[in-house]
Amino acid sequence: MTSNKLRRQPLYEQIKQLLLRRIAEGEWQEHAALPSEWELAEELSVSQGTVRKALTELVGEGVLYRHQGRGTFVAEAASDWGEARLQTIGTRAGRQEALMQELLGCWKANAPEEVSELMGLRRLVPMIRVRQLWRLGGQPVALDDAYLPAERFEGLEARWLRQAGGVYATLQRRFGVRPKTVMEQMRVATLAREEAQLLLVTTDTPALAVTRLSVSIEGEPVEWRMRYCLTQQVAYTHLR
Amino acid sequence: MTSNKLRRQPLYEQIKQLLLRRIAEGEWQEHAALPSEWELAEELSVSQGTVRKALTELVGEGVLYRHQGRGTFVAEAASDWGEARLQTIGTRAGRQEALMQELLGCWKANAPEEVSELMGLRRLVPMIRVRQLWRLGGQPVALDDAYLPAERFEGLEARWLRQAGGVYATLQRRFGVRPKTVMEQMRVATLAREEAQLLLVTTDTPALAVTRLSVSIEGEPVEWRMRYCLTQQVAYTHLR
DNA sequence: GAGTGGTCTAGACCACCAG
DNA sequence: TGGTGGTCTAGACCACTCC
Repeated sequence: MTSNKLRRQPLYEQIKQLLLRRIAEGEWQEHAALPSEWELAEELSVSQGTVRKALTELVGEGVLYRHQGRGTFVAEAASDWGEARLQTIGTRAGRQEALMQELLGCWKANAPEEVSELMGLRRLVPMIRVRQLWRLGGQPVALDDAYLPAERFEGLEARWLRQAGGVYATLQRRFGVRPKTVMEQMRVATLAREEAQLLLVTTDTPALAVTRLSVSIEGEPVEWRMRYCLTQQVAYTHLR
Repeated sequence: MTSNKLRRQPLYEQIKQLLLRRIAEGEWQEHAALPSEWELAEELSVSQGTVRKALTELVGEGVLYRHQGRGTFVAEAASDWGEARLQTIGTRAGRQEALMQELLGCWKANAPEEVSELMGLRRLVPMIRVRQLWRLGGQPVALDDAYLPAERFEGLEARWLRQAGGVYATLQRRFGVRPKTVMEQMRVATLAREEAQLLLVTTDTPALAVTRLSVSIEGEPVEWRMRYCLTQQVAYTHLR
């Protein structure tokens, strides 16, 4: 693991990248155990402490998890809700009723200018647009509209999204990318006619509009998403 | 720093607690430099690596910050907005217009039952209630209603809040407590007459209701807060 | 050049888990 | 009992900052 003499990145950073690549290539499935710290250290010709630092950071980023005495394991792919939940108002650990996902469509599109700009991409760059509807107990509660750079995620299609069960799971399993939210904006919004129809409410029903910008661990823009939530029965909840 | 033989906590954890205590007691002011890692190690009779681990965690918790080649410094007290901002919609790093703070009141009160329960306190435990109004360019944009356990924060009064410029800054400077948000719920709400009057809007104006539960680094309940935001011009923004 | 944090190594021992 | 992660040490060298 001595790599090039002119290395700019620390060793543990190179190890992180290497492990991310090998996970993305399917070398270890979700919940599979990685080799022990000592085995990895020997394989990569670095000290156990350096492997440890790399693993610790990947645990912090949600890619791995550890159990003392058992080993280090690959974490599940993130859901499209990340650390957020839809939870009954006023409860802290309230059980999550089953949130059903319905893929409305996935097609090539141009993103609105302000979206490209926010993602640091040039104007009119080709994008993939994904729309999803979320139901709680049969009733629509949320509507998603996501844009992803088409060149970076070439081949992404509806079938993959359905198989993996969401955008983030697809990005992780097919492209080895684990999205990290860097900005989330919340405001009250009124719905356009189309959105209102999909959510089965009238256009004068105020909704919670969540705008989210996500990047990869390496920092490249991954997704911009607009989500409308109906919060009469549930609240958009962040847990940490 | 050998401490008791029957130690349950790792050394670096004890060092964290010790440093937190000394910061709370005012040994180092905000932006003041701590002794170097080696000096601390010698003073506490531990290795530099152990001090380093403690410092690294405190940096991660926002208590300290480091500059390579310069030193380790005490971070500023958190604002009542934590990692949140009120920002123009659609901007990522948009400059923050001056948000003016107005303390409406600070008095002893009983918290609603569900608040005590959520904080893990017994019913009807005495609390301190703090109300604040936030203005942007003179216009009211947010209204806060916070509850804190009175026994834990005895002596907290309006004068302190005004001096420190907020609840969180007061907790840190007077009590050495740095609140950490563990739950945040967002929903659309209608305002009661009193809230609407304070925010200078009619009761049929939908507002963004943010409910936040905060604990100390040690995990004790610190604050429950309800915040109403008017999001016509700005969005409630999280940056990470 | 002196002092700081940042990286990396090698080795020791402990706490926890599984067979 | 053997293997895993968790803690702690001691020492080396590098990168950055300031004088």
